[in-house]
Amino acid sequence: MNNSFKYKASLDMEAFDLWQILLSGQCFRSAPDGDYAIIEAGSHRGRFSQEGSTLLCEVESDEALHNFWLPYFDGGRDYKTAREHLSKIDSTMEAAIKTGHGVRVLRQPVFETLITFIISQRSSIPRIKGVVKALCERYGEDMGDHHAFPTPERLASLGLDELATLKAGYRTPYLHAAAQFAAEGGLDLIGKMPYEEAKELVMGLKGVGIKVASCFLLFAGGYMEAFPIDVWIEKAINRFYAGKLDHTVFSPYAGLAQQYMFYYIRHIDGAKGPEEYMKRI
DNA sequence: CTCCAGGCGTTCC
DNA sequence: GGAACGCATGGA
Repeated sequence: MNNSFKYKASLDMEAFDLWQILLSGQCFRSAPDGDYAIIEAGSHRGRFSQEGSTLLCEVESDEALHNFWLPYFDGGRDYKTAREHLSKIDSTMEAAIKTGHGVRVLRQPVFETLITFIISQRSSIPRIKGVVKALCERYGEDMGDHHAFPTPERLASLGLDELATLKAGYRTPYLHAAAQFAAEGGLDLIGKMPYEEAKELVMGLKGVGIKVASCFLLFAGGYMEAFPIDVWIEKAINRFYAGKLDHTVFSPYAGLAQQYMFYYIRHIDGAKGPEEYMKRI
């Protein structure tokens, strides 16, 4: 029955901190499990921990590790070069990188990222996780020891009254509309079309504003290099940078710069590690 | 009781 | 084009 952790591997990851990644607010399908974290994405499930720079992986297969999880953790990107570029900008960015040196920009499944960030608006992380979990358990395919994220077709087939039982509140019709859009192939070109085009496309959906669109395009669309400055909407980031910098200096790592800053403003009062993640849920 | 949580759509000027 | 305002829900 429980076969999703049958394959174990240790990987040496440069500038990689599992706990910082999970605390950086990018994904809503993870939970602590002892010294490990169980992460779900798409139909996959993995159990991960870290000792020094070694990432301990327990996943369903070697194929899943290399074809799904490594891309998920943005394994192909040169973070060393990115950090060197961003560190030169100013002392604030340098401090942010020092604090959140192991943060990565995840590359999550497209449909699930759109749906979870629509749910996230004006809510809290524990509550978001609760709604997403219920969504998977009710409507996602039974994988034996967990449930996959529901398909667009499945969600699109649900009535508004049924969806409303998830207690997502006023976001319920937004979820329905996004699922229908995805089921009709509306998201098929995300990651392939230019950033501005993708942004316009997704912001045409009800309940998708600049914030949800930005998170979606960055965490699922693979638009890190093209990430423009209009997404520096986080108030605390603007506290540091609004109107004070030529934003082109962040290019081509603006998306990563935002995540460093996002982590920094949440941990500026003290370094956090696995303990903080464990006590979150 | 009020206030807030990784916002957004609508309305009004 | 920008500034108020309401909004479902649940926890502090």
